[in-house]
Amino acid sequence: MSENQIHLTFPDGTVRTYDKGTNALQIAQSISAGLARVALGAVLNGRQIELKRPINEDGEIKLVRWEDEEGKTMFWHSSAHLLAEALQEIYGDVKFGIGPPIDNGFYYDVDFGEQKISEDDLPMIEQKMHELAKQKNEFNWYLVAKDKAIDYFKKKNDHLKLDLLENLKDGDISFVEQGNFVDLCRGGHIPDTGYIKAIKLLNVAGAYWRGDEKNQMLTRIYGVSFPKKAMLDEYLARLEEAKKRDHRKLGKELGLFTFSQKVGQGLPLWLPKGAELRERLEAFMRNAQKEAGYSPVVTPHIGHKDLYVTSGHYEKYGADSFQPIKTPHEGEEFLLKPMNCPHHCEIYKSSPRSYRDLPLRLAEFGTVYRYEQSGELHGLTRVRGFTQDDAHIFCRPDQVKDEFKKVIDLVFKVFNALGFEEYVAQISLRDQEDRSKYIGSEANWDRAESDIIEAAAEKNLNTVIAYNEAAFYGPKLDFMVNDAIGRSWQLGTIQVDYNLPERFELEYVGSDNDKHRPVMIHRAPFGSLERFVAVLTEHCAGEFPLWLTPEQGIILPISDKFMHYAEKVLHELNKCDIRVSIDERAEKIGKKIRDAELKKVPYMLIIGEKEVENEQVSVRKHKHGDLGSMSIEAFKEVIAEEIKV
RNA sequence: GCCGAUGUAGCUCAGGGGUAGAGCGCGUCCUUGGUAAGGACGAGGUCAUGGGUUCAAUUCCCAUCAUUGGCUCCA
Repeated sequence: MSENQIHLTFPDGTVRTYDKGTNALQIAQSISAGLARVALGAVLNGRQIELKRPINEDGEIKLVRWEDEEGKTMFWHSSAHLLAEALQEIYGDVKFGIGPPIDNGFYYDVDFGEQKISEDDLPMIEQKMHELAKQKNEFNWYLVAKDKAIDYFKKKNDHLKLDLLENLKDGDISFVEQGNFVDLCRGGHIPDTGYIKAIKLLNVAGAYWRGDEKNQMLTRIYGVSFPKKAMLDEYLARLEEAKKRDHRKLGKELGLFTFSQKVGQGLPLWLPKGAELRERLEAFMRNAQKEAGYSPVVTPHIGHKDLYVTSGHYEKYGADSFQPIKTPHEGEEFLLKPMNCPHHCEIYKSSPRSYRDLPLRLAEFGTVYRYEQSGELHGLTRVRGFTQDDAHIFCRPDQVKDEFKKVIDLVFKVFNALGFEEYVAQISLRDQEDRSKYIGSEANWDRAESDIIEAAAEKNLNTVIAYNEAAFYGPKLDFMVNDAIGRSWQLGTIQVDYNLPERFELEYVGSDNDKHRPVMIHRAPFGSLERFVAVLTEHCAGEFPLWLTPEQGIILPISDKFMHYAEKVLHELNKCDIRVSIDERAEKIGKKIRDAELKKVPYMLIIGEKEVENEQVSVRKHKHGDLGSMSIEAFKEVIAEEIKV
């Protein structure tokens, strides 16, 4: 073994030996010309590097192409540099923050000083990027001493990069240069700008420097880029498709819900069809909860301020909430309830509890009101008044894990019934550095956190751990599901709480005849009905499962001569709880079918002379077409069969 | 809350300093039709609200409200 050689392990396990200073491009060429042609960069010991960066160490290496996750990352990261270069060319003296790749594209945070940027400016910037891309400028990575780097950005008067530099370790700093643009950058770039063939700048947004609202707000430009024009077209087409699934659009089209400026922002109004659907979801959950040993309770929409002082919510959220309402004479203060748990604690306290009573599971579809920031409101997914399928489980400490697992089962029951296959189970734990922001003892937190982790592991959940995401009173397990345009929303949630029982001084008498403190588990499998319906709508693109959908079928008489029989069919089906209506309009059958298809009605029952004669209905299924004629009884069975699943 | 955009008929949107238009929907009539759009006629708008500029504002400017893309937040 020579000191001038390096040993590199490839993903398939083979080890190859090269001279020190060999670069990834040469390595790719040594494997195949094809690989060298498509390689965008390499990953060496977990670090992304350029093809031409000399390699001087042993380790694991992977050559990456566009098809690889890292390939896209490097491509988009490089595109961000290109964006910055274009901005510098156009606007001159602007300061650059950070420009990372994201899931679908990249952004750059920029301080434009006095200049204002709006979406109208994007095409011009895109144009400039294309120009610069055509120059095929190489991305050159090189090292600079830290003090030299500081000098460089001082000269440019770039406070953002200086701020970044301050937080970097001493020693050499890496720079990347392409064309006339030099940036502070760790690296991982594609060979040159010429690879970037298709660019679309998507939007302009404000973003706080370093994500802290105390800092200056920078202008963030989002974009996406591709090595081929066709890929961009495909991506944009997918975005258009996704927009069609947007629950705000579908909710309007299907008559599920609406908002009124007069009622107030973030306060949804459920229309008859939406309300019906929601009631069916509630019934589903009531049933499941009954089976799982929950007891229903009902509590009012407001509660005395003292209740929330006791719970700690007032201290934590009081100033940023809807303000208390006062009784006219006594001046007593009440809050719109932001949570159901304090009320449930009082129900727990309404009677002495024995260890034999535990676990006590109190369930309520509780409507709560929270003052969400106006900029955060979004359709039904983020609102100011919403109903949780809430329940609180009061149990002994040794029952926590078991109860937790039962709730996980309940969540899966929901997800299975509604076809949510893709979710992320996020375990939210404390901030590892700052523990001052949490209520409750260290020992309780430790125990709660380990209970969750163990329960999740025993249920084989695919989990991610998120530090600093816990509620202020306890750790939690959230089930996150994506919406149509890829945003992640929390649906089901399970939270351990060792804190409220203490604040409310909840007790039970143990088998030892001593008093003990119960543990609380907050849980909501749907989360909020509003958000759940929103995400469900997007998930199934408005084509709800038959058991849930407001309109299961529509009867389409070919002419009004058959209206009498249509009504007979209607009554026959309604009698069996099959939700159908009649399209009584004087339209041709093709028109009625088209409209029913557009309304996504699952079954169309066409009735004409033949059907009347044979006492049948001609069945047409949404998106499938004609299923042929059958008796009313047979159709009922079709429905029954589909609902069973 | 902060940065950007938007607000015209029930819906989707066009227009533009001289008080408005399309398609769909809706209503009436004709048509009574067989698996994704039959025809005619008609009703519908203080152009989000409040100020300002102007002889004149729906159009330009400012503010407010709402919606929207992000950021921050999210019991």
